Amino acid sequence: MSSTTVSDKRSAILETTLDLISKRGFHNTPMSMIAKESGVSTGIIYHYFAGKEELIYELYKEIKYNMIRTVLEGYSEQTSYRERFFLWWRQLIRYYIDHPKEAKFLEQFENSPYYDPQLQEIFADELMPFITSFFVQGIQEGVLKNIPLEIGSELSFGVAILLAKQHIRGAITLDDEMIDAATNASWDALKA
Amino acid sequence: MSSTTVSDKRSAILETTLDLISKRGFHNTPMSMIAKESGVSTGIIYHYFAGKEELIYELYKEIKYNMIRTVLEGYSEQTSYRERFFLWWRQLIRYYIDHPKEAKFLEQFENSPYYDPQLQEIFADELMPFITSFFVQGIQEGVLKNIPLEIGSELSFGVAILLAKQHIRGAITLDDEMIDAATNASWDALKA
DNA sequence: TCTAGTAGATTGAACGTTCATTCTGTTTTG
DNA sequence: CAAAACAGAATGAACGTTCAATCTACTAGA
Repeated sequence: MSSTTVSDKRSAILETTLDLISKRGFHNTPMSMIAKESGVSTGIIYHYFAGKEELIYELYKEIKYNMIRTVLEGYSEQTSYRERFFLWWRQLIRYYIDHPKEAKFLEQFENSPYYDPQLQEIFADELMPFITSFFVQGIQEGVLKNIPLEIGSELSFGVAILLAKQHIRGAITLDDEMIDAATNASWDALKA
Repeated sequence: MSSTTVSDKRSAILETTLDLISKRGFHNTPMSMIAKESGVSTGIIYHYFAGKEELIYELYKEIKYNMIRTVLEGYSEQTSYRERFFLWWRQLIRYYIDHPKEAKFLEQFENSPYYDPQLQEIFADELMPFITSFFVQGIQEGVLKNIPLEIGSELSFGVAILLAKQHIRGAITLDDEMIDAATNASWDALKA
């Protein structure tokens, strides 16, 4: 009875950690609270994770990989450049809106001491090649302005994330109409 | 000799706090460290500030007011709308680039539990009227797209701050040429 | 000018709490 | 029965805060 899989407790711990940290922040969620909320003992957390730092690090990796996978979903070289831009933009903003807890966690983590430059590179290597080739291709085709990649990236994906954050914060409500307006304006910034 | 003013220690404490927190983060800068680095005793901090929370809050207020004042400097209704946009953009990005410590502190603070919505409003009331009337005016004159204020704000000032952060992080180097390219692209996003 | 008085500034050791981590023992599983 | 999973009390370090004592500068009275 109650044949729990090996990873059951581990997943529960990770999930609870996401819940608590997204609500209360890093230094306001002690291990004891994670344990209680997960319905496990404090000791068992250290069976699955080397410590708090690694627990948070693991959670970050899981969320980040999942986000990248989701955003890249449905991407196809078949459609027009503009359509691909719109699709990507929408996928990104959708992920954040549909995953507010993950969004808050990512935001916190990436502005914390946990987030060393080395770690940053790992995920940059995961996503940047896509972004780079996407922009380079647009410039070569003459569809995009010839501006540095980093500027283009902030004007498109950067803005998408900013707006999603505002939405989560409750400052604005991003309905389809607003998303469309934003995407179009963002496209105007980049188009040649 | 060495006639210290009343506010000498207070200022020293605030300055040290900015130094340490911008480098090490909130929960990695104990009061004891602030005291040692400031050349004062731990006790005296509590003579000038009610506690760590208020110390950080005071520092935030000081920096934020100073930033708003700097950014609004030189603003004039005399010049053309486009020029005012460019000036504002440049002032904002300059502030962040010239004040990396303050930028890091603000970034951390505004993503922390210290930053309650109530506090957010105080400063929104300080800056938002300007931003609002600026955008409304542009839309009425037919110079700007008729898009929600919040979207326009992120596409302009939001992007400026994002780029400044990248600059501080060392990911890019914002020379005048790049700032110009970014400002122009940002303008294209907003212009009718 | 000297002295006693006083208010505020300053110190740093001590306190109490919180928290991550460890340890010891128990239960479950294969 | 051996090994892994698990519980929860115990540990010890870190940290924010307090407080009694000391120092400094200034005031007022003689």
